[in-house]
Amino acid sequence: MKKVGEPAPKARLLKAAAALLAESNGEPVSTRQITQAARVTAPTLYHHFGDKEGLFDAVVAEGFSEYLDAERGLPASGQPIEDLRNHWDNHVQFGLDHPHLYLVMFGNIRPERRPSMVASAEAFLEEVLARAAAAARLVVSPREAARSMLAANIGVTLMLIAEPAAKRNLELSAMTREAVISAVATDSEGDPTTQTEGTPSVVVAAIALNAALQSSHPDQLSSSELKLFLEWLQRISSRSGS
Amino acid sequence: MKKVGEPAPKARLLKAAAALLAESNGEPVSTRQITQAARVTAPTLYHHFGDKEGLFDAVVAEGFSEYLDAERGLPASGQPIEDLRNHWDNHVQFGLDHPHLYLVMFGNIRPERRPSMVASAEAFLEEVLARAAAAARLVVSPREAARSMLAANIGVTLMLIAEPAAKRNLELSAMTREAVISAVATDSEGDPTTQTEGTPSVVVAAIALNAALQSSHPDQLSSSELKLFLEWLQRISSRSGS
DNA sequence: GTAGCACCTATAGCACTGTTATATGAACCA
DNA sequence: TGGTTCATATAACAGTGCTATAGGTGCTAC
Repeated sequence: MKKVGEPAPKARLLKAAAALLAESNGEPVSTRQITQAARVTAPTLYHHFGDKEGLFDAVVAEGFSEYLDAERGLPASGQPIEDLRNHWDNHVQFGLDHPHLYLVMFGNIRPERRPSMVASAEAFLEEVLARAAAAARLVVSPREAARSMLAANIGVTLMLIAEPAAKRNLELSAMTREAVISAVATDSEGDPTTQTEGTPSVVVAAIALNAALQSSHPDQLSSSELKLFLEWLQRISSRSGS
Repeated sequence: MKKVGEPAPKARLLKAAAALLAESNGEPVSTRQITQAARVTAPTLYHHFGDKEGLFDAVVAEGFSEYLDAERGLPASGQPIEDLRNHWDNHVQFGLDHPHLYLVMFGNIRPERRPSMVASAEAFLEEVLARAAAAARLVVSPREAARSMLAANIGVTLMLIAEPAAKRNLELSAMTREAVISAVATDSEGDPTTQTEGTPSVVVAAIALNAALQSSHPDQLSSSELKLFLEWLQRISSRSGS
């Protein structure tokens, strides 16, 4: 058996590579840095992983199984649509938690490296969608739905990763999520909003808004503000300018 | 002046780099390959571009302006929603035409390298969406709509690039496109498009009015009144719930 | 002219990268 | 004991991005 007090060189290499890859902000990490951090010399790296890329693939595979475990860990709530939301959010969260890993997994697409990774994410999402289909909630095939959802999910996550953490607006995620889900599945409640024939004129828009405000008062304005607002709206609506 | 029979070394470097980058399937391209192909020695590369990355940035910038030119070249049909479809498709097509360039432009995100690129694509899309808003077709602000659309557009394009050209299913693009568009805009052709979570048409009308007011300022309100009015309008336009 | 001056390019080399041929040590089985 | 196999180390290779230095080139000023 091996010593238990210290992990084997192979594990140390994996750990060191993952750590350096996560710290070093996207810039390349050299094999020498890795082997040095793992207190190992070059040949052991090539003995175990064959290649620098082999080592990195192993790191990615590890992170990916972590991702899949997290996905599988999400409980099936019995409400398929709600499950879809959870999986979407979990995907985004994983990307934000491991940005560099995520970029390699989903952003750095070399056409032949990808399948084993993304394909299985796609397959898993397809399972979830199959349950939705079984509940008669899907309007397209689970396969198509999975591809579309995953594509949008990746796009959103990449965009969120790219912008500074402080300025991140998760509303983008929620909004796009609902967009894709509602196109792929039927939500129980339909809301047909009849909209007046859209014309670009200020007056028409003002009239439409005025009419809309009669039935539903927004809570973003206080009552006194709303009163003045409506008065101005009335004035704008009164005469044609544009 | 310079000889006209042959392009200057700087141009030759750009061309050689672009060509090699496009051929060599995503694998790294060395400066020596580039300088040799351009029949130039190393220092001229560093004189003109300072850096290998500087050269690659120049290549990307060139491709990017080509992309933006193509986007700008699309005519405004007068039907804003149809324009959105065209821009989406044009984006995807550009990605499929220049896959390696596209991966660098939108996939290979180094948080600080990105803004100048994606941000301007986002800004342009926002312009198009502003026109849709002016036609009272948007249910969210042009900015939010642009981000969501672009994110989904990128995700779809990356996914299409990643899979073998033969098996590419463009239905994925069309499907996701319609999903995002229908979540962001209302189709006026009497289509019972369901909006998410019962967004009241107040928001639609407010956004439309806001957009209309950008181009024509009514004389019924004083400038100070208008300022406050627009502020309130902005508040109404931003959705409250999730 | 020719001296000066920017600009552009080339020679030769550095430090570093990924990688490997070879050799050494350790563990197991005979 | 000796042999076989696995795991690690020494030392070096070719190739990489990059640059200190120097040599042209064309231009303007005198």
